[in-house]
Amino acid sequence: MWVYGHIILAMARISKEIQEMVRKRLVDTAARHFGESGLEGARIDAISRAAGLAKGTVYNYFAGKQELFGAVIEEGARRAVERFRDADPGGPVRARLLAVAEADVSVVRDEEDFIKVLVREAMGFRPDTYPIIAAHLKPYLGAVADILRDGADRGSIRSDMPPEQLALLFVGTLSMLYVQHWGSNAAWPTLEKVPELAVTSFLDGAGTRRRVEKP
Amino acid sequence: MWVYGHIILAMARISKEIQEMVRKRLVDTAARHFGESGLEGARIDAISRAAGLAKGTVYNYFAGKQELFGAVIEEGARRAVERFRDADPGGPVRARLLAVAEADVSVVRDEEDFIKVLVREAMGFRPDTYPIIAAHLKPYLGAVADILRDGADRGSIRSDMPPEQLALLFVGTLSMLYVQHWGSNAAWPTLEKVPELAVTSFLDGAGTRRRVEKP
Amino acid sequence: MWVYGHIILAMARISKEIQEMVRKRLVDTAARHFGESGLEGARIDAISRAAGLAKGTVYNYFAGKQELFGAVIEEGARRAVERFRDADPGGPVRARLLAVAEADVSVVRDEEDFIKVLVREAMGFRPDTYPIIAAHLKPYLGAVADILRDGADRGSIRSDMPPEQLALLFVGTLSMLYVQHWGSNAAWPTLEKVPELAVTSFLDGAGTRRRVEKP
Amino acid sequence: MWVYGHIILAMARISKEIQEMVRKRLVDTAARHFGESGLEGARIDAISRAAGLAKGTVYNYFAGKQELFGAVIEEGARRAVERFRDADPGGPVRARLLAVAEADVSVVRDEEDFIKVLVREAMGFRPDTYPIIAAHLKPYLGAVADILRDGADRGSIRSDMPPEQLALLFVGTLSMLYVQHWGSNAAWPTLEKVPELAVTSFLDGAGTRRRVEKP
DNA sequence: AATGAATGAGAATTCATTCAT
DNA sequence: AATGAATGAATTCTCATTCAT
Repeated sequence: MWVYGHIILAMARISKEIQEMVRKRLVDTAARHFGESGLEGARIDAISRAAGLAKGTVYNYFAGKQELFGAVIEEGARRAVERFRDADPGGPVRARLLAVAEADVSVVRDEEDFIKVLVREAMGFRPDTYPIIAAHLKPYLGAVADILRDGADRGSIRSDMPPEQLALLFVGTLSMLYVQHWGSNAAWPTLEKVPELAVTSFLDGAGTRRRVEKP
Repeated sequence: MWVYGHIILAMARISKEIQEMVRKRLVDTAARHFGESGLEGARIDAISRAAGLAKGTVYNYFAGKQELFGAVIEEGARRAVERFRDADPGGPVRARLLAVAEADVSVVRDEEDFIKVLVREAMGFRPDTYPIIAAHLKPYLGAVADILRDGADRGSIRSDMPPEQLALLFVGTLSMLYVQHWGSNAAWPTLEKVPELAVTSFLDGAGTRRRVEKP
Repeated sequence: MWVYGHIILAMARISKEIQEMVRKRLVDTAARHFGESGLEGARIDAISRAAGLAKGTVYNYFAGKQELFGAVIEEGARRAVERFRDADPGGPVRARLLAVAEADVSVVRDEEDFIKVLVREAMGFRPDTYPIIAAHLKPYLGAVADILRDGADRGSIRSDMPPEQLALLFVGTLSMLYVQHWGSNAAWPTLEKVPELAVTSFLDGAGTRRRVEKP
Repeated sequence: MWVYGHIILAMARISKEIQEMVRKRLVDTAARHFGESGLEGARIDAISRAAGLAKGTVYNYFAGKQELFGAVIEEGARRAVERFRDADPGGPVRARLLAVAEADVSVVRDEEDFIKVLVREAMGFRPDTYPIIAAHLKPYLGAVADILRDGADRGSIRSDMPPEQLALLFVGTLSMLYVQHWGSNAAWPTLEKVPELAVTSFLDGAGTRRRVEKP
């Protein structure tokens, strides 16, 4: 009886692991399809087949298309946040932002499908999905804001704007560069150049410091 | 015979004018619907009803949904480009960019639906629509690039990047701000602040010139 | 007053003539379209345009598509019957049938569109159109039956079948040959060969007279 | 594992059988509808309902209306050819043709819907469907031509025409009789009389052999 | 838990017909 | 009498979702 229970528990665990694997495979496959075709364009049937499953199986894991899409968003945000890396919490802001941008670009490289979905959805500002993304990216934005607040405290970042808004500008600049990368078929900017470009644009701007001379 | 021809001509002219009005009404209504729901989400039936017409009438003016959408893109780009205003071709770059941004924001105010469609589509980087938008915005980007080239020649704009790429950054910054405006339900940034914010971000960045001091 | 009435009468006559011309043009054009595309396939719009008229004008002449189609059937039957020619009412049946067949083929040559509509509709045995065609072809069939009755009386045509049924066989054979002509893209039989072929098949059959030898 | 595989295999086989049944039911129902209303007249919705299925199910079996129609044509030709029966390959041509005609009429009796579709389509000489039917009926025509060639060799069939063309005449005569049968609401000829009528008309013609006497 | 055939609401599109000008 | 824009019923086809096996 005791041993028997043991076996059942083990089976349950294995079963749970398999379930987790299947779920992951579904989310990964869905990310690829949503990334390429968008929410409406992607086909549940195509996703399930590509995941090596039958159509109906999707509905054993997700309540519907929307939920699967939501899972992709969530997973994408999780992976992006997970990779977030603040170089040297005590160091110069520029270096820390560069580390953040480089980590972010590395996510784009490894999980392009997920990030495409994320960016597209974020830039699509739909009343129903935008808040979801915003919620998931909140910790990410918060961490960037922390860096910028730190910089403002230390005088290297303009302090006439809340760090939260500056963080939105920085993340927005990154996203905008991804859009131009994908939209130009990787012609410009290349992913390689994105981190430097983002940080320079954000910190230095395109002007040549005349403004500083004035006061 | 002459009188008769006169009447016919008059009739034809009126008819053509009415036709043009109906077409305009359709495109305007479609812009609203596409702007709110996207290409797939919008319903031909809803658009036609909202325009006070029967479903079939849409097809007397456009070959299909795609064509109607294309007409909206085209019209949106036309209106945006039309309003483009370069303050003082000989003046400082900052003022000229501000004039451009203010004109652009005024378009967003008056033609929000159109610009929403434009920005959403541009930010959606679809292989089939992106080039269309890019084509329509080319003159716009070219004009901005001209301003920036001028600034680079006069030393107020960094010259280590082609003005075309800088123009992409400027227009991208503007778009990104619109996205955050719409996404936050106008919480931040407000449209009023967008021009100043765009120009400052683009020209000056968020850093405080330490970089300049160092070397 | 008297003169005035004269003019009005003349105008009315002219107007009626113009009307008749327009109607004829419509029926001719419709025949071409129905002959090529069938009843459902043909488009009122295409027909009206091809006739140099606006869509709505068709409805000033015919109550609808069906009626226009009916008019084509009627006109086709009229032209076919009109051309009917019985060579020599007193002569041999073979010659008379040949004359009928040659006249019929001449109609096919000159009015191919009409005859295509007629044959297609006749071979389509639709409960709603078949009787119409049958009614219109009745005089034609009657005339052929007369020839055959004559032949039966004179012993050159088998008399164990009513001449009306034999007439149906003859006309059916002709139609069948037209179908094979059109279906084979005029490969076989050519229109030139049809009359001889129809008469020979109908009168002599493909056998070699063994049957006659027996009794 | 073996037992498991067994179950799976059994399930698959049953599923395939059911699928085949459903497909057959669809094709049969479609034949009835196409036979009565033609390709354009028939409604996918009506067909699916009549087959006891939902609209969408049709599209799980056929890519569209055209394909369903094609399947009907194909199946009809298959059934007609399948029943083809050559009485006594060494016997008299008349008996052999009679056997062919009787077998053909038996198909019309049992599969009237299919044959109606086939005949209507064949007699409609549409550029797009005629070749398909011709292709499917080729073996049929070839077998008839063989009988006639044999007859020509043995002197009982006129040899001044290729047996292939004679076969077209024979099959055309049969079709023509079907058309008149259907067109007259079975008044004349009755199906019962068709075989004898077809063979007599084809072999002997309606004349009384005077022609033979002359020379 | 997996399957995939069946479902049917929903969407785009067509086109005969109407009718104000 | 001619016009052709407007109409909307009708039709095909799609695809997310269900559910019996």
